[in-house]
Amino acid sequence: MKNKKATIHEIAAKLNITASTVSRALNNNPRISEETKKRVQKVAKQINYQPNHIASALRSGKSRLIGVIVPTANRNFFSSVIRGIEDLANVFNYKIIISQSYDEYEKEVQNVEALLNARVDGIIASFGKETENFDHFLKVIEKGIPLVLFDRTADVLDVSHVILDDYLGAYQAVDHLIKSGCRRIVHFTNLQRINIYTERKRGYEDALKANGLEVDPALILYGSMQLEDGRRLTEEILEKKLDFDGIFSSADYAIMGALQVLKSHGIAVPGKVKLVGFGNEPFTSFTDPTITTVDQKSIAMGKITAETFFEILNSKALEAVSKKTILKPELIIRESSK
Amino acid sequence: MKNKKATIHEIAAKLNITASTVSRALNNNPRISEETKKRVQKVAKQINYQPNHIASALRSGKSRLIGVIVPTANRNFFSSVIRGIEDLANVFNYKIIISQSYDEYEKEVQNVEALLNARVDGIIASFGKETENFDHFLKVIEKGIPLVLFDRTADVLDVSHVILDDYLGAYQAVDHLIKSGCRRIVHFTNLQRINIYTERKRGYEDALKANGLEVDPALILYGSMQLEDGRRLTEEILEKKLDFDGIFSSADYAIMGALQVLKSHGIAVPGKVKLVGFGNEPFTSFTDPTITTVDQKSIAMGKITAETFFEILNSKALEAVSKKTILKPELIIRESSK
DNA sequence: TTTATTTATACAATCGATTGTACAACTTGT
DNA sequence: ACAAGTTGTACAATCGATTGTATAAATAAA
Repeated sequence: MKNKKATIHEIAAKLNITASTVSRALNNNPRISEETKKRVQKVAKQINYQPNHIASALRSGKSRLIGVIVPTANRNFFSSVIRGIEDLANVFNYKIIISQSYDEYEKEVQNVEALLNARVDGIIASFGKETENFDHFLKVIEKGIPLVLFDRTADVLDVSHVILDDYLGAYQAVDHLIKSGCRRIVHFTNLQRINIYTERKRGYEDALKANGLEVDPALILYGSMQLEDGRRLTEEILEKKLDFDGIFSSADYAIMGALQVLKSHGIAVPGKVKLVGFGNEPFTSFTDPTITTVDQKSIAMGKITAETFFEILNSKALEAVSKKTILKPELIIRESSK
Repeated sequence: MKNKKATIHEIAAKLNITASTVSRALNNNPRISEETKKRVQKVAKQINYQPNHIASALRSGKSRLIGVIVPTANRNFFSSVIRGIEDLANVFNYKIIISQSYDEYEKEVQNVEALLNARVDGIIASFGKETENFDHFLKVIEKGIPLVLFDRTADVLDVSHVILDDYLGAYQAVDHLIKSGCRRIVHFTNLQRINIYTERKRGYEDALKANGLEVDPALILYGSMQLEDGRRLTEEILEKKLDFDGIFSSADYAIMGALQVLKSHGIAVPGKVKLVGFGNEPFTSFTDPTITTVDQKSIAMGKITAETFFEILNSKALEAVSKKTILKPELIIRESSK
């Protein structure tokens, strides 16, 4: 196994030139003659030379690694965004390191730390639900390391980000319900005050007002937006005999819970109650009835997030130009609101 | 910004000792006195020292990075496995680099190459659908880099792997259908001959035989197992007026397509036709009727894959001990087969 | 022909941590 | 009190590539 090595010194030795020349030849530096470049490349192939990224990273200070922090990788939305990021990273010859925060603040802080230690060239992140203090990200910014946030962000941080127009998505959803005949629309929203949920709530309220309907606090219910929460909240309003003819939920899982409970109580959907969710989870088109929902453009979000990231990375000159992109959501109308 | 530095030399200078002593102190080397260790740690904290993993990786040859190759990150099964891997990697202070092959052979080869260049300490992978040549992985093995495969593997490669007992899963599924009264069971399987699908087909056939039923080739249909394939195949058998009372599909998406078509034709499920899928995709519990399916133990698979990986990593002594784990699937019985 | 100028390559330091070996200062045994 | 053994640090090479500067050779300008 003499192929243990294969460094630029190997190549240099074989050609009786120096390692620096080899390095420049491989990097297509104009200071090296075409002939030498060709000879170097030939030998490189011959001995199956593979550049050592670690050595390169140490000297050049560029690791060609992007750290990506998400609450969890096994949720459709996040894994789709990751896919979008990886797609573009690929093009630029970058690799992505995934870390999950599990929505825990401590983990998120540790992840940032770890990624910084790994000397990533930049970080792309979406906050966990507990995150209300942003010192760990401020540290990233202070170090001059490119940072781009997506979906779950904070206004107090002046950082480039890509988010969905949650307000608009909710507005359209509720407007659609009203146009379909609903007058008393229940809203499921998150307990924790995260930007995306407060925006959706605002969209809900404004759509009501714009249509001359009043906002009844009794119709706004809080939970953590899982399937179980949807079930529980729905059972609650049925027990209370609350008068309602539509539900707009901030999350698809919760609306699914509502659908299950309504069906089990023999309440017709969309006959008696119309439903709209948020997220366009894959299952929403498989239920009976299929569920109207708001698409979050996850792949596009990943793509644009990565684009924004590389723009920053490639323009250290005009630094600190934070670019905010707001994506238009798309209302996917299905049976549950017909 | 004098905090630009913060290296072991910084610490060494402040304490009037050498960098090597600092390095050993930080690594808790017994050659260093407790007192010195304490002083070093104190200064380290003071100047906010963060070890440079790159430098460490270059010198020690360990990058503390694991390369993970999956066909696509945004499929529930794979993202769950990734989550399982990340969970354990975290414990061992390792980071994972994700690469997607998009089921393309060329991409997969490139990904292996890129991960090797990034000097990962090992690779965890699941083949793409096109992969029939394994030279790229043989190269990994030859280099002595730990490799663990999961789910989609190849028998010809003598490598550690973690797979599901697809045969058993299929057998149980079909046996369950028969016990529920089915006599003519259609089987949807994949066009390409990938280990997991051929195993499932074998399980289907054996379950029929074991129950004294014959295997009718006319009942075995091929497609690429997407929703559309399920719809198409179901339309086909209905048109042919094929006599059948059950369908066992190698993938949940295809069985979902079947359910849609059957419902639209007014054929009662499970009354007239009983269905069983494979994969336990999240949506299978949300459909009407809910779908009986085989759970693939994705999180466990990720966890065990990572465990196997670290076992190999930490035992270079007794190298080349390939460990094969076969997980027992779990039949999740729901309404579609009652 | 001689002095500039360009071209191609060599030299050597460097990135930051790790690690084998050397060595000084103490301890211990006899 | 002296050889032998411990203990705690220092020294210096190293991992493999990058990069600023120096230098030799070749070409152009004077």
